[in-house]
Amino acid sequence: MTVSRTLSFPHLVSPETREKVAAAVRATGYIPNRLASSLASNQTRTIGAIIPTLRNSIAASFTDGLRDTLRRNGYHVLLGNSEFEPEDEEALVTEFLSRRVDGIYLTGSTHTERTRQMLRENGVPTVEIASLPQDPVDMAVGFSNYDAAYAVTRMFAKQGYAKVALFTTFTKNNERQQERQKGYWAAVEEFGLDSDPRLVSEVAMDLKAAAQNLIALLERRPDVEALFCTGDFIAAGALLEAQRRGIRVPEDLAIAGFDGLEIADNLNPSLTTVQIPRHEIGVLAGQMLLDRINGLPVGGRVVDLGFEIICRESTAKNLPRELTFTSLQTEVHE
Amino acid sequence: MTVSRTLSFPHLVSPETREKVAAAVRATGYIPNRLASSLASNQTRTIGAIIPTLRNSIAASFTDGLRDTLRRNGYHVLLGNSEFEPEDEEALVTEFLSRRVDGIYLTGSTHTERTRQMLRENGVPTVEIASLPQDPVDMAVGFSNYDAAYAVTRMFAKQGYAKVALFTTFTKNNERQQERQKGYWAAVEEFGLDSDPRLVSEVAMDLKAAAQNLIALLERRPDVEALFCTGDFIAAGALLEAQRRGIRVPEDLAIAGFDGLEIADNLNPSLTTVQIPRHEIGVLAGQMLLDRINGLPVGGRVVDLGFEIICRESTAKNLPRELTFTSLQTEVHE
DNA sequence: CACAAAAATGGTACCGGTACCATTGGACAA
DNA sequence: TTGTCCAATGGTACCGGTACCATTTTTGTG
Repeated sequence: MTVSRTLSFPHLVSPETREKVAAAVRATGYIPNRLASSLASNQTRTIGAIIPTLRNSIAASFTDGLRDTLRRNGYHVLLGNSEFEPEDEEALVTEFLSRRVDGIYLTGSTHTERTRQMLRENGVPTVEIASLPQDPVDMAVGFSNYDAAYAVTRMFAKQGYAKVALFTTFTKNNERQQERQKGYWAAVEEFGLDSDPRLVSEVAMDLKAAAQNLIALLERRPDVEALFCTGDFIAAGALLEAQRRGIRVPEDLAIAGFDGLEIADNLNPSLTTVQIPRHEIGVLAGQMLLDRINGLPVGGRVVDLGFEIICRESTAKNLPRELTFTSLQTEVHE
Repeated sequence: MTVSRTLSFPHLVSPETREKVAAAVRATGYIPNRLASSLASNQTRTIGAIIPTLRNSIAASFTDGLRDTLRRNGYHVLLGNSEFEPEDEEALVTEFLSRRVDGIYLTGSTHTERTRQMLRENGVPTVEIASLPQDPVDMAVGFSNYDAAYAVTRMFAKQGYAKVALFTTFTKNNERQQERQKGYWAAVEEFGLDSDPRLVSEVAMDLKAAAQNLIALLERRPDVEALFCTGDFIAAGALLEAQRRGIRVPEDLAIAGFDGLEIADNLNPSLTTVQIPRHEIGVLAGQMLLDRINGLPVGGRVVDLGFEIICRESTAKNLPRELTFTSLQTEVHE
């Protein structure tokens, strides 16, 4: 009736009627039922976002940008975490689809075959972030994990380090970490670094695990010169353990991290890291989803937002700052 | 028709029919529409959760427990962040109510009057966490911020410190921080500590701000002996700045934090802090919501899950460990 | 074999909105 | 005065499920 119109298109209704409706709404404490509205109008103004975990703030800072963009446009975010399990992700996608979200945001590009199929058949706008998938489900915005890890390892090589260790977090179901490891190996090979597999290990994403791993590494290879951690928390854990053991950073052991978290800049010594444009990725992902929802032809697009190596004290050694290898680029692969 | 029944109550349907339906579902890629389902059945199996911010992982670790409990019972979480603005919170509550969530989870007990009114009139099960409100909207589970801050300050007093500074995060719209500040002042008064207001300041919740604040504090009061920060990030920032300036902790300046984050245990020196049972609070909050939803009479209940002071190196000084004042309690106020 | 009880299936009226069309009543121009 | 057009309002058929009752089929038992 007229009430619905008053609430949705007030300009089509006379001021008196508008006032009467407003009064009734106030009097009864009426709250429109968005379920009914969504059912009838076939749009929920909701985006389903799946991130691996909420336990660290890194995935969260991606979604922060997403949230900003969406809220500004009257959209909401339904958040789910997959705990790095593609099956859990699949269940969440099913759940989101059954709630008829208008768009889906996925972290990374490792999904089950059924997930990809469901998403494609359903035709719901989808964006994958933090990777540059060969075969995106729909759209993607991220950066090259391979290039970033390669660049850090290369930086170590150019600084004269020959024995560079690598700590990654679990690579299972995580193509970002896999790519970083590949980038490391590529640089190790290219620059003739020590390719002892005992220099490489997988660590849980927490400070304590990183500390213990450093101890183990030092037992295996006491002669290690540099350590690249594909996560700032890992790097922080290792750095703090080095501090406890009186290992001087970077004189005895250079350390670099990955992510560009706040803590990297505040540790002593401050931590060299790879800065990821997390907020920008979230914002752009949101914008791309909105564009697709509004019928703009942006499907199949993969956007590279680049990264930047920030050199700090933990890898200074005796090389000038000019040798920082930054690579912040914005590229669109159609 | 029979299809609906097959999907909801398969045991009421013959195996052949069940198989036929399953085949059709597979063939068409049918995904049930939960909007329609919720509209008709009047339940969404969704809890709306509002947290201040996702930027740090602390609120997230509360909701982790919530999520665990809910998922186990087939419920989902709709997450919103208020950025410490009661008006934003109100808008989110309205949004959640219009989506007919089955329950609402709020952080803290600072809400607009309209929020309280909406929630109460609507009668939706609601739980407030991290505080022990005098007048809960419905249910609450948390701990006494006042007691915890009082206990830490008392600990400093008993250890012989007379000049104890306080860094809180912004107290505006945040009764938790306000309570902690009150607890501090109460202990200052009771134990005759230096009550110079210049010992107290508000800091943004980040490492850099904390570092700068420490510098300012040392200029105002170079004779300060101990520093209590009502957040581990603040404490970490101060501790790292102290490290940079060659200030020995705890010999020159003792530092205590609040929250019991992972980083507290890994800094050098390790940080004394107040451990909050975050996960347990989330789990219990979820359980209470489920109980209310299922008609169990748990309304109006406020549960105190206590806290625990964990003494570490940053406040060791020359007092024995026995003087740690822990207070982990579980109390129910009807 | 007859009949009652139980199991399986089908029919229909909602849930609370939106979309779209129909109707009413002025205002204004010819 | 009459016709046209537009603003404002009202009516109705959905959206895709669930709840509940009615009907049909199967099973069990004396």
